[in-house]
Amino acid sequence: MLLFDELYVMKKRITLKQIAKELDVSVSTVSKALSGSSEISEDTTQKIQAFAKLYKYRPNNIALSLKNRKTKTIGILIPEIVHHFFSTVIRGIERVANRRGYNVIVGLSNESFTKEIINMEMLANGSIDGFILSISKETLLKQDYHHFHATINQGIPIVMFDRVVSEVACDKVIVDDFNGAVKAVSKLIENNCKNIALITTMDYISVGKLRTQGYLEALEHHNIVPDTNMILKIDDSLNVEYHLELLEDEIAQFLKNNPKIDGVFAVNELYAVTAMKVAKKLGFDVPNDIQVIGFTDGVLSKHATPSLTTVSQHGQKMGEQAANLLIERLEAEDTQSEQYFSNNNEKRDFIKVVIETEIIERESTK
Amino acid sequence: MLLFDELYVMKKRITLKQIAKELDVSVSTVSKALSGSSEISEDTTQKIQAFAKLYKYRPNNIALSLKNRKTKTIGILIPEIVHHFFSTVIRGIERVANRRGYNVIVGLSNESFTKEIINMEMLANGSIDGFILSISKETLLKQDYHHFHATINQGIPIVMFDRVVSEVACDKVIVDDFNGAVKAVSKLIENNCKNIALITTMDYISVGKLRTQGYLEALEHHNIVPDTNMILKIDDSLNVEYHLELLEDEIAQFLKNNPKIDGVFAVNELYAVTAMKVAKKLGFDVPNDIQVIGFTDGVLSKHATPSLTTVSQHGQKMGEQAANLLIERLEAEDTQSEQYFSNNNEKRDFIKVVIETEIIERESTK
DNA sequence: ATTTTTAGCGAAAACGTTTTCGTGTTGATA
DNA sequence: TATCAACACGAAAACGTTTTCGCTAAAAAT
Repeated sequence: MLLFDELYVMKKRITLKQIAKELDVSVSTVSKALSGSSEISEDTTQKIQAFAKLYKYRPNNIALSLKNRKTKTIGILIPEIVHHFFSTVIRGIERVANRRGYNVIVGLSNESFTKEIINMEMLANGSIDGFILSISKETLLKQDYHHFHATINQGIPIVMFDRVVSEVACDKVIVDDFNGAVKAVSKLIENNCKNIALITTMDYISVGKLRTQGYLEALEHHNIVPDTNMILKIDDSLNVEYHLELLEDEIAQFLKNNPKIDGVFAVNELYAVTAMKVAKKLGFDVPNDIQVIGFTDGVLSKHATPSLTTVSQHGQKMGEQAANLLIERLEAEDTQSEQYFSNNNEKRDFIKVVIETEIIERESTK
Repeated sequence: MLLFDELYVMKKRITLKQIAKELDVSVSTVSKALSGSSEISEDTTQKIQAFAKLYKYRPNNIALSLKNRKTKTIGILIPEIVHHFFSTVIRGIERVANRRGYNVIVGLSNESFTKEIINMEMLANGSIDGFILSISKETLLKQDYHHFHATINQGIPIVMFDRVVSEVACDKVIVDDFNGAVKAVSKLIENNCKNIALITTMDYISVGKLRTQGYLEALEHHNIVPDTNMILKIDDSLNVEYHLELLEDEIAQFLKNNPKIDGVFAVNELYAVTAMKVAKKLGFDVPNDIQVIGFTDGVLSKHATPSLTTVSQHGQKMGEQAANLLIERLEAEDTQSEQYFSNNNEKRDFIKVVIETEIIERESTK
């Protein structure tokens, strides 16, 4: 009998109960001694702490979560992780979360409405204290936000970033898409571009829309009348990552149809880099014949030849801000329920943090 | 009094106890009814299930975790998330984890030994059932693996991927670095390259070492004597992502010193793409003067001009395999403790899954 | 008519904590 | 000597589950 145990002893984590039993005191005494309560005598405290240290006691997180009714973990819900921007955001979230004693648990919606819901429900069952998320494309298309309302109504706060929506009452962190686009296009104009094209997405993606508006605004501000022929809307429902040729063909056709183009503003770096590639194939020189600016500062921009001038989104900073917003709200709730009748027990209003964009000048502009 | 509650009623998740109270039965009855136990009468079962559905009852995950002493969540610990390879691995892990009812919680070591340890301890306190990890550079350098042994000894299984180490008793998923390199270099040789250079990292990174060995093997196999001058070892302790010029200078110098080079094999895509860029600046044509093959099939390879021929690592597949290995071990433990004296109660041996590499041919080779 | 079975339910323990509220002992005070 | 703090500790509840074991009453069997 007990052969198995004799064969290989693995030391499971020790609990308060075991310490108590071993030292012949009560569980409460152990707990208090370990937290340094003055209730317990110097002697026993010493003894218990030494024992706990020896056996590397660490309180069980799950038990603490159950007791405190808070898990100290943040749920991140994003459409896609193999994406430079989103991973920088996660890095930012993880940084401040860890610093403030939180863990992060990530779910991927894969741009799907149902996966977004399933993931939310999976995590909202007590696993997390709050969400940081960016809305999936399908959800934006359907405009169905009931799951967000539902979790907020259950007392689980949400912070949205980048792809946000005004219908949901929560904190938001966005990049100044509009002004970023204005800056980029203005720069092209100042660099003497006369015919500036826009390569963008379909309108239901809020950020794409805003960047388009910024493009138009910049043109108008410089008294240039926009030409709809100079705007190329890519339908990215066909997953463009795997059909690169389609994208290239579309852009090639676009450039051929508009031979006067001498400047391109693209709403993401893939479109921008592809535009450069196509332009070169068509015999144009970048930046001398055509100047290009993209949005989102990722690896592609940095390592393309010529390297791409971009509007940087500061993903990491967005993540950090989002995490700070969420944690502040979570910890405000704590103190609130205690000082029930203090005068600062109303919740802070929902705020929208705007991260300024920055133009990173590289070789694709003059 | 209770002004706050009247102002805005938020519906906290309902518990078994509340249902029990409301329907005037015991908690046990509710629990059994919801799980469809035959102990409970048809009537009460109906009533309870209807009520639970109406109030959207969902069992509290934390309570379940405490009771079952398993969390159904996997801890992922990687050096860096803003990295195409690692994010594809995460995607793979998340895919199968979700399908099998698990969540993933991620920690970033940032290539630091201490952050790796802190993260492990933070999660090993009951938050997760097992780890999937890739070892940080600093840990590999120090060769200090006590924290891995410690957590395994606590009964928390580990699956390592990509950056693994033989000293630790756990399942491993690696790419066939050696043969991948052999294939790549052989391809260059078959493409008539006579002087093939290697751009690699310092030796303490296991994968770099293996790829270097593969390079040497391929040469020898074709009766070519390796020339140490043709091997460039990059010291990436200087974080090369932020000092791109340093890397370029080093490679430029290298190419100038070895003007006969007509083929380059690089152990990652950054080195490969940079080599192409530098070669072009020095007036070489890729692939006509110099052919280039990289390791790791990421965005850079796909979108570089010319696009880069690479050895694909299949990160997603690695993640999927790793998750399957871990979950199988976790669930084997379950049944094992029950059938204590069955004849299959010994643990499965630790296995090392090797993911085959694949050469993706693009424009940088002929 | 008495015993046995069975259906239907509840009490309680357990998971690992923290915290509130006793309670017994000691030494000092009245 | 009787009363009272102060001190040092333990018992128990609570967080939300599941599960084992009892228990009661009715139905079935003897």
